[in-house]
Amino acid sequence: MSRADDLTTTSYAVLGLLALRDWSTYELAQQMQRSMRLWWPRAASRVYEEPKRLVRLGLATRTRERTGRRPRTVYGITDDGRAALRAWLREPSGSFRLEFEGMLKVFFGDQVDKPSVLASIAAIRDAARAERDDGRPIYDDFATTGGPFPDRLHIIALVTDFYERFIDALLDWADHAEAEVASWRSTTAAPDRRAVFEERAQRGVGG
Amino acid sequence: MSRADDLTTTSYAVLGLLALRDWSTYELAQQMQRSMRLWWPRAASRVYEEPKRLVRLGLATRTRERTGRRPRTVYGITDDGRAALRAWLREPSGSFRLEFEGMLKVFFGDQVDKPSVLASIAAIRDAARAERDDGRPIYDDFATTGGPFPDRLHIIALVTDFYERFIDALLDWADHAEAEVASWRSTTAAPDRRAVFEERAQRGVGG
DNA sequence: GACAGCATGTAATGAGTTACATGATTAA
DNA sequence: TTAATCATGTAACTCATTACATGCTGTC
Repeated sequence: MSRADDLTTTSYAVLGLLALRDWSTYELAQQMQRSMRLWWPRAASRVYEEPKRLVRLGLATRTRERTGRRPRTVYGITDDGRAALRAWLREPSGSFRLEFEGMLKVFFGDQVDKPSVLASIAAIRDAARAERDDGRPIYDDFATTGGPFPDRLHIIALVTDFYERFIDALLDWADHAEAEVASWRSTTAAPDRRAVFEERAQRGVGG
Repeated sequence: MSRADDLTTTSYAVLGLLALRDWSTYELAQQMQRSMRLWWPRAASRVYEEPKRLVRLGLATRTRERTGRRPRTVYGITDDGRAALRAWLREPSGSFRLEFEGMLKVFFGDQVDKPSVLASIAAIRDAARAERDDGRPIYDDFATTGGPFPDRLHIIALVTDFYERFIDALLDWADHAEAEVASWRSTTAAPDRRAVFEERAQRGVGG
């Protein structure tokens, strides 16, 4: 059984959307962007490829239409597709992965001067704010029209609540970090911070 | 100029470590895991490849040694390498990217029953706790010995502070989400949550 | 009737992961 | 002396991104 027959998380993301309704590929790509960009970001071209595999495996159906001379493909889910999705959803997985270039630049901040580090922190704040602002029109849509899936608003509130906390954590951190770095004499000469880790080493015990 | 000559963020991550001291490839991979896994996770094999490119571009030096009959490669940084690193560090970038399979499962929670959603939330909490616990021995090392780079503790405190906030946000969210889902009659029949978005639509205005 | 933007895709290429292989070292 | 683990690396493969191509639609 070749690896190409396995489904990836992205496959399930697409399959999940298909469980809600039929979509053209373009719509799928748009909706992935709109609803999942925050915790499962994928380029549109990837979303164009994924349904082909689902069809090959009998998990999705494909309907070819045309707009004038242009082809257009609409996908739907099959019963097997629903079953596969449910099986996946029933296997809990909490795995997450953060890629944070901005933090990397802060991490190597002692290789460069204070203004540069402060600029990196400011860039992180800006990115967090931009992210939050991007969400506003969508929230507005939910609030006024209920959005495309009003029956799902309780779930959507749940996951966006996490993202709000994430953004808040970023913004709070940026404020704290800025004040901290501003107080340093230089990026290589700063107050001793060992005590911080003593405290954390205690707190870290799980249970 | 071919694309293969450009440096990726991972290249700079490795270059940043080389700025601190010389490392064998194995040590590099270990250290990437230890210090950057949280915000720039990369497989060891990738770390084995990256320095080759740096050497090709004159940013790193390579020393071949042997342990018995085994080859062993030690890398160091060049002046050009330091310059390239500094130039990169001076370009602020706040970009981040989260991949969160667990949240995806919550997002499609209405396709499955309550216990499954609660299990997904619990898995997220477990993952967050495990992450926090993994950090404890390292914090302990910082607190007692100062770690391998005691002069960098002020910076390390800064970036780990963010991660603490991130983990806390996850754990707080998990508590909230669990209570919320538990209160639902089912994953498809739940209280109206539109008011939540009205409030957020206001709050979201950046500035 | 030209231009901008929306809609629909493919191609080229690389970054990254998993799996594998095998030498050295240490503990039982 | 075997087994386990540490150390060092390569190969195969695919996920994913960027760049490109081109048709359709509305508007000025």
